[in-house]
Amino acid sequence: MDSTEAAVRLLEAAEDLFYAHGVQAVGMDAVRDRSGVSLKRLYQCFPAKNDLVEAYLLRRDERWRGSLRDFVHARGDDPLAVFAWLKNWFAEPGFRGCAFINSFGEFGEPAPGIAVAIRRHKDEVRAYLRGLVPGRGLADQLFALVEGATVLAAITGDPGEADTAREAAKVLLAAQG
Amino acid sequence: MDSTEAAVRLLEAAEDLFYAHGVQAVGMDAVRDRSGVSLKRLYQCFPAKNDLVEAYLLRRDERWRGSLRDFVHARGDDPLAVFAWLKNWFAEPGFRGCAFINSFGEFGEPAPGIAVAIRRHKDEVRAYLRGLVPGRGLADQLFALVEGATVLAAITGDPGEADTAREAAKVLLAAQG
DNA sequence: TAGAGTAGAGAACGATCATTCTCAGCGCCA
DNA sequence: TGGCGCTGAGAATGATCGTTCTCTACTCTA
Repeated sequence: MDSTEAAVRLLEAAEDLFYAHGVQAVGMDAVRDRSGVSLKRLYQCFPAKNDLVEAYLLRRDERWRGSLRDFVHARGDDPLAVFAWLKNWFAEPGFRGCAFINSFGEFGEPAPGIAVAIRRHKDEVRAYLRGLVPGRGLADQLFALVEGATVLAAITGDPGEADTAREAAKVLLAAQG
Repeated sequence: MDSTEAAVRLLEAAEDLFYAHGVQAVGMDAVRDRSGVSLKRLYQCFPAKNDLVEAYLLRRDERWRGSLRDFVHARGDDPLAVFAWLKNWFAEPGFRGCAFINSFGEFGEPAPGIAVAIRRHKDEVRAYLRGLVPGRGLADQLFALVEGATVLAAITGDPGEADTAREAAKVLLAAQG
């Protein structure tokens, strides 16, 4: 197993564990056990846990936005498709809210790299929505609905929060359109 | 100092510290130092840290909802006043988002009492909004906006997220009214 | 005033965990 | 073949922290 494959395995294990249990609740030993990569090599790839956390967030950001983008694009870039995608996500087994919001809650004073990763993710999602609808104001309103639905779905466990947000989005789009 | 006063001091210290730094980042020693209550008495009042966390959340829930309710009530129970209150909150020094959302992110598998406190807070806020506007659907839509604005204001540090949500709420209210 | 009970200060204990170290094995090149 | 360097396994280290324990001082009561 070369260093590249080790890094991939580590990131996959880290994403599974960190997302499911929270970053602080997962020890490096657990990452080693799940990935099958020795501690020594783990620390060669990621000199400290924070580096692994940062890489986990960056990777998740790309996968998450990529999945949303592809889904919505396949539906003609209809803004309402965003909420259909959300509902699918909320209904996935193991759904536990937004990894970035959760990490924000977890770290009162996050390491600089982690704080940047969190903010950047939100900035990129906002930018994506701004490209999807005319008007910054409208995009920002939809963004608030997306974030609110995600938080509520995580806490209540009800994927139907996506439908509520979708109805609101429909009204906002009609008013603006 | 009797036991009642000790409990109050402990709860005040716990709220300051837990909200500012996160629950896990704050040790019992820090609570003792800030409250001036000895460890022995701390453990008499709250047999375990989880009990203190639970009490902190319950207390914060009541204060938070009380403050919102009073503010909105003083403005004729205008639903839009909710967003004015939010903006004030977001602009407070030390604002760091919703304590319940943060706690949810912090604990992958929260102790039962803590999970209940988080869910109950959201249920009560939802019920409050349902009393403020006609139609469950509309109230739930506003709720999503409230939560989304709170999360985004915390991460971006921009109290203006409240204005964005307010504009959306205005459109939704007009459409329904 | 003697003694019982309680309080506070802070040390001690035990667990967890990030990080580093040890050691035995194995490939690789002279 | 022989030693050099790298590897994985897992023990060791050092720090943090929830919780409990010790000890001394003080406050009541008889």
